[in-house]
Formats: sequence, C-alpha cells, structure tokens
Amino acid sequence: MADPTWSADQVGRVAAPLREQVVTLVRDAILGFRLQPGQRLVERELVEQLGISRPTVREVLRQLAVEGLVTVVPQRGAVVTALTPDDAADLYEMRASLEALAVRRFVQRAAPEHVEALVAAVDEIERTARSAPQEQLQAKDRFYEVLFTGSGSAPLQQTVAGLQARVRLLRATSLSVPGRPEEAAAELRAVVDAVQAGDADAAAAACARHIENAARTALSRLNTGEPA
Amino acid sequence: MADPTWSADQVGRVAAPLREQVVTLVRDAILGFRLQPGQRLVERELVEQLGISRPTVREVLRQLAVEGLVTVVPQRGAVVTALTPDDAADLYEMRASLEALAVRRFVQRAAPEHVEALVAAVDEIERTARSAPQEQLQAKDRFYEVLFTGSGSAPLQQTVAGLQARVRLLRATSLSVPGRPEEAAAELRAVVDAVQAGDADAAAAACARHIENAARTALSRLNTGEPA
DNA sequence: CGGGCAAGATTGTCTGACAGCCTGACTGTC
DNA sequence: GACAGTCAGGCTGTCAGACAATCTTGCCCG
Repeated sequence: MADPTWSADQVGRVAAPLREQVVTLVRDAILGFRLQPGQRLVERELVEQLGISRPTVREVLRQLAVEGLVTVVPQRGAVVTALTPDDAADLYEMRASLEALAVRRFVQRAAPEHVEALVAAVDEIERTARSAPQEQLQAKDRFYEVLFTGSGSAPLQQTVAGLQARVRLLRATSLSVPGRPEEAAAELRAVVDAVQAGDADAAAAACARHIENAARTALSRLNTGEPA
Repeated sequence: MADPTWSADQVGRVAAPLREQVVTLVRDAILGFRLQPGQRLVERELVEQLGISRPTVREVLRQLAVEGLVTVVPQRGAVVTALTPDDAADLYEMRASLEALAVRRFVQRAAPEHVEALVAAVDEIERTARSAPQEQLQAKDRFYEVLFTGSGSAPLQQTVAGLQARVRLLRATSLSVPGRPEEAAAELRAVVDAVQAGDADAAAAACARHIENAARTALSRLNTGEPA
C-alpha cells in the first residue's frame, strides 16, 4: 500500500483483451439505446461494423446473453432483450432487496471517509436534479460506486450492477417524469441521514422505499405510455 | 388442453444446441467436483476430451465465467473458481436476502396446490435427512423448484440459482456435519409452517435464518477444516 | 548459486468453409 | 383471385487450420 497508483489494478492491464472492449462497447450501445430492445443483432453485421472476426462476436453475444442484455433464440440469433413489465417489476423487487442489504453493510462496515463521500454524492445528486439527464445519471452512478465500495462485497456489487443494467433497458421513459429527480434525491437523502445516524434498519428501509418508488414511477409510465 | 403430451415443450427442440449441452456438462462436472476449484481448464484438453472444436469450447468458458463458476485470467486461461471465505459469506448473505424475498412472494401468490407441494417437499427433506447426500440434495432441489415455481419470478429464480451454484463450489464439507441435515429440515419446516399460516414476514425471516445457519455451518467448517 | 535467456506452452484472434434451419417470395392450381 | 406448396436466400451452428503475442519454465552462463 506504499504507492496507490502503483498496481492500480495489477501491474499491466495496458491492453485489455479485444473481446472485453467489444463487450463494453456493445453493452454501452444497448444501455444508451443506440441499439434498441427487440433489434436483431446479426453476427455478420457486427463483424463488419466492429471490424472484428465472427468467433469474437459470438463470444461477446454469449457473454451479454448471460448478463441478460441480449436474448438468443436458437437457430434465429440474438436480439436486444425486450423486458416485459412483469420482468421489470421483478428486477426492481430484487434491487430493492439487495440494495437494502448493501446499505446495511455500509452502515456496519464503511469507514468515516466513505460516509463523507456518500454524503457528498447525495449533495451532487441534489445539485443535478434539474440538470441534463446525463449529469443526473453520472451523479447516481457515483453514489452507487461509493455505496458499494463502502459495503465491501464484490459479488454483491457485481450482481446489483447486472440488475441495474437490465432495468435500464426500459429507462427510456423513467427519468423524464417531472418532479421525479427531486423526489429521488429526497429519498436518497433519507438513506444517507439514516446512515449517518448509524441506523442500519432505517437506512435499509429507506433504500428499499426509494427503489419501490422508482419502480412505481417507471412502470406506471410504461403502462400508460405505450399501448403495445 | 385436450392432449397434455401434445406440445409438452413446443414440438421439436429435440436437439439442444451442442454448446448448451457442453455448458451443462462442464457445469455439472464443476458442481460435482469432478473438476476441482483451482484446476486449470486448458482449451486444448477440453477440445480433445469433449470432442468439440475450440471456438465452441471458448464460448462455453466465457459463459461459465459470467456465471462465476470459472475465473478467466487474461493471457493465462480459465480455472475453476476457488471461493475465498469472504466471497462465500457474501454469497450466503445475498441468498438469505433473495430467498426471503422468494418466500414472501410465495406466500402472496402461490396457489393452494403449490403450498401442498411445498409441504410435500419438506416432508421429503425430513425423510431423507439421514439418507445419502445425493438424496438429500435431490430433495432440496425439489423444494426450491416448488418454491420458485410458486413465487413466479423467472429473473429471481435465475439469479438465485446462480448464487446457489456458486455457493456449491465449497459444498465439499458443508453437508457432512453430523446433525446438520436434521437442523436444516427443522428450519425449513418452520418456513413452511409460516407459509401455511399466511405470515409472509415470519416465513421470510425463517428462510433467512435457515440460510444464515447454513452459512455459519459451512464457513466454520471451512475455517477449521483446511489450513489453506 | 543467482540471474538472464531461450524454448515450449497457451491464449487471443483471424480466415475460410460447410451443413442445417428459418424466412420469405414465387409459382402453380383450384 | 386466393391459397398452398415449393424453392432460394440468409443466418446461425460448428468445424479446421493458422499465426502472433505473451507467459512460464527450465537451462545455461557468469
């Protein structure tokens, strides 16, 4: 621990495997809606567009399929996963459960500087509540980064990240509800207040409440928005 | 519904993709400890042993890596994942949270015949508590199958199944503790009693307690058993 | 006895190819 | 004119072979 910049993530890691780069690229394209749910992902097209070979493309699609972002139909190929409202509700339910667990762990284990960082992250969320959606997302990502760092469980972080990514598949209409960003900020403030008070149960409950509200907002928007 | 055997699982689907067969094969080999944690999985050896081509092997390894059963080190290849005690504890914690959620859903949604099936599954667990480990596992698998069918969430089932599989990576010493099967059966009986009483909170709490006990047993065994 | 170097082993990736299945259009018949 | 059967094309599933990059291992030399 003498030099933190040394071995930030083990020595080398200069050139990430090509496959990892492509996975990240395609995943971001899906989460950024440049690839829309239901859209077919034809292997040959990806080969041409990305300039990589077909075996690599296939490995990438398999990986994203296990993550739940693409759905592979045998003999038919891959499509960007289109969530059913039921699936989305289930995913939110699991998020509520696991993020409450993360918050509880945070209260029990996080160092004081982690608590400070979490407070700062909520401050930032409140500040950006009326900014562009992209800035809001960035602030929220920062919040979760601090939360999971402080709660200190790699498997938990990995699983929740996967759930969040899948939920994002229907994010199109969830952020743009008037007043919702302010509500969300207030709910997260309640979480942090409980964290600062050292009340794990209250913090977990507040966190679960936040996710439930977010789910309600997103799902009602889904039902009333599109007749499909 | 005139003829149930008709379209049992849609007409064809006779020949599952080769890749899926191989994934199942390797996964079962890992969970059955025919491939031990830490063991290297050399692509060429798998090619020869399984009689399939290298691209297929690579897709299989990538898929199992995302599932967490194998760990891929860049430029070094794949090894069967070896859990650290901390990781195992975290996985049990997540299982407690999510299986409690599943039980709660079961209380709220399951049909009466599902409840009956769950009772029957616990009966079977009690009956096999002193039988061979394989029969115990089979009874437990049956219990979970009923539980998740009744709680009706595919994403939840999928996620928990993944967690259970990863936990099983250290199952070697967890079942053979004297008296533990009887304890586990009693704990699951408590879950089912609460389910029959329609008390979702009690059932979820009982379920979480069961997982916590299982975790304690498995982890203490891990710490005292091997100096590694 | 330690360190550097070379050979072997293994992964990462590409090219090319072929069989099987699904989709969609075309054509022939009623 | 509408419907059904057939055929061509597209795409996936899988294989074989090959080559560069990189890591490991063991040997040789200082």
